[in-house]
Amino acid sequence: MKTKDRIVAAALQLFNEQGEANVTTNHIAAHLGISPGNLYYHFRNKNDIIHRIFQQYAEHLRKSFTPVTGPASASPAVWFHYLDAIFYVMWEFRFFYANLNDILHRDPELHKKYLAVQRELAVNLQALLRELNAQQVLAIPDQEIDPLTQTLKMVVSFWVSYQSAQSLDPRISQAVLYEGVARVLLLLKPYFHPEKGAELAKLSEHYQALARTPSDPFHK
Amino acid sequence: MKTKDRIVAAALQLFNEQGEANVTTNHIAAHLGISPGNLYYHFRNKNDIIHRIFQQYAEHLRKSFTPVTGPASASPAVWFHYLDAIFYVMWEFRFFYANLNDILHRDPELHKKYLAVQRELAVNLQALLRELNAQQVLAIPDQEIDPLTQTLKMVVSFWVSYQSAQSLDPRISQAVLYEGVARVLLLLKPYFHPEKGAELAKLSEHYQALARTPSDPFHK
Amino acid sequence: MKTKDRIVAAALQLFNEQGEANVTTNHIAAHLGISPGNLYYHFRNKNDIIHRIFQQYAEHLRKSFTPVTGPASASPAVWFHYLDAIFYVMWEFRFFYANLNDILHRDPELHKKYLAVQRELAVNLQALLRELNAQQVLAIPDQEIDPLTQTLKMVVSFWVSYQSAQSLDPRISQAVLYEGVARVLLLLKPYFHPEKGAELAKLSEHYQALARTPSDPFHK
Amino acid sequence: MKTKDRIVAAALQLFNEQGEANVTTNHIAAHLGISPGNLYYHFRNKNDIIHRIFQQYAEHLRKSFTPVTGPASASPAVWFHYLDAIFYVMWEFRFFYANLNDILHRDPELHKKYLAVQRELAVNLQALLRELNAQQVLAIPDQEIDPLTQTLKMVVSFWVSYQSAQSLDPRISQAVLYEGVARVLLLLKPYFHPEKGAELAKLSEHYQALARTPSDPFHK
DNA sequence: GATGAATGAGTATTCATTCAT
DNA sequence: GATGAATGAATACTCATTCAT
Repeated sequence: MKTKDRIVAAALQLFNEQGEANVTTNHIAAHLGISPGNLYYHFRNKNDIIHRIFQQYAEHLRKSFTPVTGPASASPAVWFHYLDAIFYVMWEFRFFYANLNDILHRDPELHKKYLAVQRELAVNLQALLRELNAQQVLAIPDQEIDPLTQTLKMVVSFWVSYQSAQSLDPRISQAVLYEGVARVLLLLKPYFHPEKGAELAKLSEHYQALARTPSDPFHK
Repeated sequence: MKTKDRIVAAALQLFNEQGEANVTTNHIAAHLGISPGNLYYHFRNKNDIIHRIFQQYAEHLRKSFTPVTGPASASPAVWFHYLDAIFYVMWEFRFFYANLNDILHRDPELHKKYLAVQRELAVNLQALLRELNAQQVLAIPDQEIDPLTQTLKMVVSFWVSYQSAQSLDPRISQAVLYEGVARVLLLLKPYFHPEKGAELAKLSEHYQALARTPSDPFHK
Repeated sequence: MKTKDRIVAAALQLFNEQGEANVTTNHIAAHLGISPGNLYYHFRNKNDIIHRIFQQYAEHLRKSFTPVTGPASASPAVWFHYLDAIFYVMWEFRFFYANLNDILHRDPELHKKYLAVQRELAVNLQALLRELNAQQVLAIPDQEIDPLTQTLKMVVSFWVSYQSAQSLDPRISQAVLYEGVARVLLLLKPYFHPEKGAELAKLSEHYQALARTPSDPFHK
Repeated sequence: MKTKDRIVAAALQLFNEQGEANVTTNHIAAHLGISPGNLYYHFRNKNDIIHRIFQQYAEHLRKSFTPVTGPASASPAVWFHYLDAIFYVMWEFRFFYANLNDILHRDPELHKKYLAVQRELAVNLQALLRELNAQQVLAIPDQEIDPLTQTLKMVVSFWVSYQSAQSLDPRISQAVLYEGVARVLLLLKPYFHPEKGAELAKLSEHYQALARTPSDPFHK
């Protein structure tokens, strides 16, 4: 693993554990046993590191939320895929969600990338919902697709912040994020096709069980 | 106006305009034309000032969301009252919403007060929704009252952050917050009694109109 | 009791309890329930207060160490008088002994007064020792009177500091100061007339007993 | 000379010249022509610098007062060694002696180290005195060894403070410290073996001469 | 690729003292 | 006599970033 990648990985880890504001570039360097100068050889900036992390984040979003089309999209496996992806992104980049505005407003270039990714994501989500409508899994009135997409994005975007504000401990657990996944499912519940009720119940059960797990297992 | 109050007012204004993290105690003092020492004569801390602002915030919440009981709660005036209160609190303390976690996790004492206020608010909101159920204005199934309360709180709590993240300009307009009020109404829409449809439409119209207003008028 | 005197008394108490450097003029005023302005109405300075305390200190020294002359000086009561006076002055003005150099070098005027008092004290002590020589209580060779005086003064002057440095707790107990009194007696021991041995033993016993007392009684 | 060492040396010099309390970290940095940030790159704290100085102090004490055993301890050279060491430590770390209690009570960790060093020193001094007894240089009754050790330590510890209080100028001269060395010798005088009188006189003469020297030579 | 010493602007806070009322 | 609001200079410490080697 190259130094450049090790820096990104260490920064991500420390940001997630301690909050981006509390992690200095010197901390990252010390954590890796390299010199601060070396860190600045690979990255022009602290923000530059965050850009690289954001890139990973964006790639995950793109890969994970490319709409599956055709009958395959009706299978339960697809639901697990999307919901696990939501969890993964919330957990892996929780520092980003926890400090979204600080990070974005400090760096307009990153902010623009973020907005582009969000737009793209919205398009994908809408396509996805329409596909699920077509596959008779969901039944969302057309004019509600847009606001629902927005609500979903908003809940996912601020679930980490919301939960962090609920506890004196700034760190969040995986359990709390699975709760967020279950909440997303709840938002979709009114639109599930009647005969998909059992399927929904099973999914819901699955994530609620994970939300009850005290340890931090990762769904595979 | 006493110096102590002028400090609180100036701090609130500057925090809202520039973000709490970017406003130093010296900035506040300079903005008022007083010495830093004088500021520290009236407040022990920067946090002490924030505590005072939070107190104002909490008082507004308490006063504004004390549930109205009896037939009066069915009048449209009550809706205007509550929705305007939501707007007021989001606008007047937007710096707080925009930096919620930073502020809370830096000051555990404040965090405890915040959690207490939130609990109290949840109780009041639930009582309010039940009363509106009783008055046949809403028809929320009992087991949905709690999750709905949570969702409402979450949307209000992070609307400012959410909207801030959507724009390159960190400052948010009143219009955007009226949009948030309209969104709250939207969350309640499914539960409105059928014959209250017209009333709802009127309310919705009102706030959507405000959300379209480019200048910053304030509903009275 | 006049405000002026109350200020001096409060300052002395707080200085002794918490150390002069840790007691601000505002502390003193708050402790008395008066305004800082009022304190400065009565005293030009924090140093001015210390001057007043020093004056009390100097008066005690003068009164207590005026040499008793004639056969009376041979009585044990005289010894108790002098040794109790040493204890009193160490206890009552322990903040002064604990911060001697800080206080003196910050205020040359006070320093001059201090040096004058010390010179006067040295003269008195020497006269006293000579009288005790004359009364056949002590037998100090003439050329040793001066160095002995100096040693006595030095031990008394820095006993408080010395003991404070021996303990992690900056506060000193009365017991520890009685130990200092016993130490003074020890310095004189070699010069006691052989037949005064019993008397010396009794004195020594007395102060060593007090040094063992855990509570803080005051000898009268 | 490395920057780290230069900082320690400059701090020691400025502390000795102006008193520890009057020397800020910025003063030290400015005096060396380096940035305050650089100083904090090498030391976490002002206290951290003092810890480093204390370490040097402790090392000197340990090295210099390791008891010499055997007949060698009877030679005059040994006396010069010990008395010069006393002088050196009083001179080189005079700021420490001048502000002992301020420095110790502000930093409990340092205070503990200090007490440990003092205990070790007491043990060494007692061993040394016993060896000199064995070598027939001194004749100290066994039960007087402990109090004598204490007195020696106390005189050395507070000689700097004592002398500083005697003069309006807070700075102390080397001459005055040589006087302190002579005083130490005086305390031992009663216990010198009769036939060592000439030797003692020579030693005493030596340090008294240095105490009379206005310039600041250093015995080698 | 990597080191690590160096920069310097920035920030919250303290406290003896003043003065209009 | 007394109030209490106001002053302002001073201080320890941080951290993203640079650059000679």
